[in-house]
Amino acid sequence: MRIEPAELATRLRPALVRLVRVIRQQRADLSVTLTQISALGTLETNGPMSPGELAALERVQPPSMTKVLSSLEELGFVGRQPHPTDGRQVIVGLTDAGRVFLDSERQSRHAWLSQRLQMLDDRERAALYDTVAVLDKLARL
Amino acid sequence: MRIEPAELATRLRPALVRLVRVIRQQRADLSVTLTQISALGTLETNGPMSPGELAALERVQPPSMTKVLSSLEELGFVGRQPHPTDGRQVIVGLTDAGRVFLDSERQSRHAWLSQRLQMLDDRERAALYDTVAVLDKLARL
DNA sequence: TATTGTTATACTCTATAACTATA
DNA sequence: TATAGTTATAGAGTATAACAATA
Repeated sequence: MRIEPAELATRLRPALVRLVRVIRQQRADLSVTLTQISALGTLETNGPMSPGELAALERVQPPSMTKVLSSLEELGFVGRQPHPTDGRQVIVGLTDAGRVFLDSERQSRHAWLSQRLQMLDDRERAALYDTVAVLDKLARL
Repeated sequence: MRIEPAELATRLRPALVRLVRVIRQQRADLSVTLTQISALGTLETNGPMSPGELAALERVQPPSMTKVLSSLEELGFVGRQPHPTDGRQVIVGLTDAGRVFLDSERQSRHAWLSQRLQMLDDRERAALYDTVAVLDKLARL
């Protein structure tokens, strides 16, 4: 079946908006927000990097990432090191506490989403799984 | 292939967050936001309804919808009518201007997403299309 | 007393513009 | 001059709590 981009856009956009609303609202630990968790996850996956790189990966502007990183530093979840050769740059990375937090988060707040995913059938989960890469590609194009 | 809910959650959540960031930021017409457009689209699809119903469909709390509706009324895109039998309720619906706006929006801001979708191949678009229903279900569970 | 909607308030998310320090 | 990061500022998005009107 040939899918019309315009019709797909009409259906996809509101579905994404509503689902993210629900996911953002769902927080077991009220002290840490989804935006912060997402940045921590990217640091875990990709290793230490500059704030600018992290902002690019997270699809936000650098000043937005500055704020997220300040709050994460205050929580003790990330640390900074000077860049070895470029004095303008900084390298941020997860602390041990940050790693511990991410693990615990996967057993609480994260569990909520996992539980909902368990209510889907195998076919639906497989469809979602296949689509994650497409969603990422769309955000990067 | 059996997909583990926990792993799927880990991949899906940040992908959704980042994609919605990009989509929200994309506005041809700076005067109308994605939140407003989403509410208008729901009114177009489902017809006139009470603010409470609309809030439930959009997955926001009633006070949030009150604000969205005020801004849309100021723009002239929605109108209110008293409920025929229940004096507490109000019925909100699209105006002609609201309908005209939604049409034009599909040819500007909306076009941006359609264009990105055109950069995908048929298989990827089909996967997305299949997944829209699953995303909706996840938001409603 | 319960429900619908609104007002008041506050915090998160994010951006653009301007500034500082280093290259 | 150009780049990386931060500070200043502002608006959008959303929630909870408290209130008014109607059922």
